[in-house]
Amino acid sequence: MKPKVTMKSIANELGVSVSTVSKALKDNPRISKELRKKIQAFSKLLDYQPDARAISLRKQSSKVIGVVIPEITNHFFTTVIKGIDFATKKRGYQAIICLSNESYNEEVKSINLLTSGSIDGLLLSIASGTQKKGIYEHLFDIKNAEIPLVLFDRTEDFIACDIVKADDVGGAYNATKTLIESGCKRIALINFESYINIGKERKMGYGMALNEYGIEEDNTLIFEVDEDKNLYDQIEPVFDLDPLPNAIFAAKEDFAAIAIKLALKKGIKIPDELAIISFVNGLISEYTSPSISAVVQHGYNMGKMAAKLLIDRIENKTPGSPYETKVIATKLKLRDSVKKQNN
Amino acid sequence: MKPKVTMKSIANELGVSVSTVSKALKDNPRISKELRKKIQAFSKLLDYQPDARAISLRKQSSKVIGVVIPEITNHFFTTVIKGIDFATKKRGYQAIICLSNESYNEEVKSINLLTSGSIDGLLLSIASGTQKKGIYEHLFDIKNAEIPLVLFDRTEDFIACDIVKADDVGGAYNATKTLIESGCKRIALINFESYINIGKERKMGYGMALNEYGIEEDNTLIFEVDEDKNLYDQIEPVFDLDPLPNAIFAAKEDFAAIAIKLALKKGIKIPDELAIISFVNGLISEYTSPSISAVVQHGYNMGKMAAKLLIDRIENKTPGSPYETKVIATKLKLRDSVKKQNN
DNA sequence: TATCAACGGGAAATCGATTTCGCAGAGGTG
DNA sequence: CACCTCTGCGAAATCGATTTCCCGTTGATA
Repeated sequence: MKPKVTMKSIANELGVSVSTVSKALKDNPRISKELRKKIQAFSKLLDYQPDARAISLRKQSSKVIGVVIPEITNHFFTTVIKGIDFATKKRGYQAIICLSNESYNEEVKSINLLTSGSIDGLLLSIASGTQKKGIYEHLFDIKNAEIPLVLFDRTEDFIACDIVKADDVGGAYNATKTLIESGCKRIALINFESYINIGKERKMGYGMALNEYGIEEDNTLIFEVDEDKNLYDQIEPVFDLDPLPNAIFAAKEDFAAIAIKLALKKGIKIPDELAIISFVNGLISEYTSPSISAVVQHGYNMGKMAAKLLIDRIENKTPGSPYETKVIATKLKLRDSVKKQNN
Repeated sequence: MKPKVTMKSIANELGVSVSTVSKALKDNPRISKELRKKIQAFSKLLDYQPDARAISLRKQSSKVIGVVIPEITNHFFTTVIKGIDFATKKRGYQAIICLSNESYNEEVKSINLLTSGSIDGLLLSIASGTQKKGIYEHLFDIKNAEIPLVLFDRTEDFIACDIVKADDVGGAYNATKTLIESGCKRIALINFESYINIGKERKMGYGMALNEYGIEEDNTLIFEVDEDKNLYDQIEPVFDLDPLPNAIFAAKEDFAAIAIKLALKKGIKIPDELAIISFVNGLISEYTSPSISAVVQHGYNMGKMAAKLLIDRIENKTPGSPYETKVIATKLKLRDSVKKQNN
């Protein structure tokens, strides 16, 4: 083990005190110019790197924010991370990411790791396991510890903090409306399980559009799939409906891509016999044949916004200001899986 | 600001010393059973959370490993992360992830953040910006600081550390061989730019297979694309070749998917007129039409292996053992973009 | 009764920085 | 000459834990 370069070792070798080294490295004018230069040069020579733990311990601030993500292989979340990373660095902070893997236990562990000293604030998207359990004590604990917290995408309104979410209701509403206006009335919904907040909201938007056009909601057209089980098996029943739906609104890209594969196999023509619009979280929709019309979520913007809100809180720009809920607009990207509107 | 619960505050309220609290919380028998119970109960009541910085500072160990990833929106890397996360937690460690965004500067910053005290070891995949610059001082510095380091996927052999990589040469060799044996002789290669190590190796495997079958390498068939520029524009020229190639080997999934879109638009039949095999990093290949035959890389296994090697080093299982290079096997997943072999 | 071990707990050093305060000596002023 | 003010640096407390060493009791033993 090589001896570490610390202020102490520098001080000893130069025959000065630690406090002098500290001040010199910060260019404090209370140290004479020559000594400052000398200490700085010597430190550079030894490639001195200050110990972040010590500084953070002393200053009670680390300029690091923690991010907890439910599922890292989900492309949407990775775009959010990039947005967070960008906004964070712009403000002179660094982001470190931990996973919850959709598990309540891992979420708790990741939060504990991060909040036990190393971060100034926390960005969190709630694991499905947590939403299923409905236990949120660990989040209230964060608030109790007075660590700034911002929730994004997978959020719960009753937690007192800033929130950033996609316009799930609006996106679903637009998608469904577009399907209706392209001439489809019998629209199947392939959705997440009902305990997931974004599933609830997308279903709500779907219902709103149906309502507006006087179409009755039909529960036999609504399919909730468990992502831990085989998706093909769970989506196949859509095609057993009689009569077949003439459109599908999918809450997630994979659901739509699988529906397309199944439809193609059955010789169903898309979009003529079956139109499809999906909420999109990945890169698939562009490359399927036909390509999938999709509700785009702007994860990057969501990440930027979440980081901005968090850092504002950390730096307490507006002390005591009420918590905000920001809604990131979605955009409907029309591709080949929907008939061109007849107007 | 609420006063923090620390050992000191607990000690004060209970009228004992800090060292007693510390020992009691670790169930040290030098403290009487009753007092231990009392202190433990009181600490639980106050929801005492030890400060990780202080512990890490004192013990010079944090049970945390750092991971630096070049591009978080790349699905392959996210599967590696999941493998790392899994193996790490199994051994009682936690992983924190930072991004380099393919940039040399950000790579340096992320490494500095992580190595300035908070981690016991580092897992790194080199940013393309770094490979382009060819500067590796910051990696040698890690070795100098005696922080265990393991490189994965984007690696450089001359850095003295354990290395985990995919069998890029073998995967490319197999893919090319498969194309040849399905009857294709004129095989285009759509590759990364040449300074990226995985690009070099995939090209090498491609060349080996051609060689073995006595096919001469033809540089007009080799296309290197810059991922920062428009991919469609750079891949389009493949179809200007005269005569057209009868197969494409793509080093990355997106390249293949775009080639398919272009081919379909030009009315080229896949796989009969043009066969395609791709190295795969995402979920696209399964959902295109036709689906893409692909070299699967097992990122999850790569992550598990990298984490294992790193933690072995940290815990110094085999002191002074020579550095290893582990190669993770690839698998060729045949789908519809290649003709069934005629045997 | 003197000695000693075991027991139970505390004081203090330590990890690596920051920051406040204090102090010695130089120089200026009346 | 007495007093004051800078200037330039160091001592020490602090952040929150861990860990070594030390000390006062108690009860057992010779």
